[in-house]
Amino acid sequence: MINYEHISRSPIFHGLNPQTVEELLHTANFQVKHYRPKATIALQDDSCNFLMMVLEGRVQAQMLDYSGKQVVMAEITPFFLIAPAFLYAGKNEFPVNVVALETTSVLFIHKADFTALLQQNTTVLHNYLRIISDRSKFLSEKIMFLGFKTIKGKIAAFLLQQYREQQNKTLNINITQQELADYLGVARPSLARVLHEMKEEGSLDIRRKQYILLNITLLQQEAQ
Amino acid sequence: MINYEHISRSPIFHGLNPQTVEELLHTANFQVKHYRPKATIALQDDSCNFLMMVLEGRVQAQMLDYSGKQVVMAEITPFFLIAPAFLYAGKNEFPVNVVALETTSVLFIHKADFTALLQQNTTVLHNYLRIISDRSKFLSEKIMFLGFKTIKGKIAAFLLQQYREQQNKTLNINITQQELADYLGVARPSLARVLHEMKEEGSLDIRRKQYILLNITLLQQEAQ
DNA sequence: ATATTTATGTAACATTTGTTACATTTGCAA
DNA sequence: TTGCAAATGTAACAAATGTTACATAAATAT
Repeated sequence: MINYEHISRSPIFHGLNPQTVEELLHTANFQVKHYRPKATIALQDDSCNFLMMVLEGRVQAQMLDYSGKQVVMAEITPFFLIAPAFLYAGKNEFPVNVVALETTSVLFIHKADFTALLQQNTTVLHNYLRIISDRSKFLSEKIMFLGFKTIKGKIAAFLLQQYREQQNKTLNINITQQELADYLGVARPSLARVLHEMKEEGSLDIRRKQYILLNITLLQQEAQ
Repeated sequence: MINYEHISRSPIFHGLNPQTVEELLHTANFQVKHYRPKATIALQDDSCNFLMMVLEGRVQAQMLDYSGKQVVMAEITPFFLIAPAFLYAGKNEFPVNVVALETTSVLFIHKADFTALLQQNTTVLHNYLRIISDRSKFLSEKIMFLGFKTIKGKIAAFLLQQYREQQNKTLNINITQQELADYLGVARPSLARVLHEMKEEGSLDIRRKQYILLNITLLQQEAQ
């Protein structure tokens, strides 16, 4: 049984009440399938013809990279879409495999039905466009960080972005150093070393997961 | 005067004949503006409320990065869209400035009108979704390359991607070493050095802009 | 054909970063 | 509290890359 209260909190249905979501889904002709842990949900081309939303459990979108290695693209939790930007991409050369990590249920809407839904409901259209546009923006930003030659530059750019968003010189960064190192594409001890250097030069102070920006001008020079 | 023959060759109108494009544009309530070289076409928030297509000339989309520096995001030539993924992004914190490089004319469609157009015409909807989805895919791939720790890994991954696309062990890469170095985020002499190493180890041969893959298995090992 | 610019090859050296290893601290659960 | 696991700090060393500089080759213009 589908709980439309819950589904209506999905980003794709943001701004719609549960009844509307129920109506929309029924005209769109959806399916719900259930999977055991480790089961394959979609293999290669299937995945590109359906909009898929996780309803329960947790799934991984995996991709074969150029060397033939499986890499995890994303882990998706309930009410988020699985690889939304793949649905309408021109060439789907990448085999995207989707597997369940836990006992999972997934909502499927066929591409043609979903297209009709987008044309029928402006809110869903806006939501979907926002989701894939934001993803694009996120990727662009990540490329900016990775583009910096030095670790110090990456850190400075990252902190200045957070500063811009949080509007506060005391930043709460709720990720571990390891995760930050992975995001910036560097080794964890290297990150720690550079953070220490930046403390010494007085551009910032760190207390646990709080990063306190002490010299914005200096950070801006370093993020070049 | 607008040449609908030309406009209909734009990716956003792919698959439509010139008459249909003319009709669609007129119901969508567009504007065309003309600019001299170096003129500002859109500043900050303006740019996020209009779909913009270059009709003549050449424009640059510039962005203020976190350190306050102007960076060129893209150069757009006739019939391509300007920053299409910004139109529907959730937060437009980035000030995107658009400037004319030459004598330029630009087509503007207001966001609300364009949304209506998307709902009215399935082809345009598919085209627009494909454009921003492909961009997402391009960015994801770039992040894969940047994610490799070593230059050799980046080169191997890049060449294997080209191999996958061209289906031929003799690849024609029509960019200079400098451009490839920039794309992979490394210094040009470093790239040349590693290319030389890869020639020596026998994984590839290079004649001008032709890259001949000699040992795919070895390349796949290196792209890990 | 010659000159001029652009692209590429290559070397020496400095710098940065990764690797490995271990100590220390913190958070959390028994 | 105590103990354990996770996160963080730190050091020595190796490896990779960037920087600078210049030589050579190719492409292009005159």
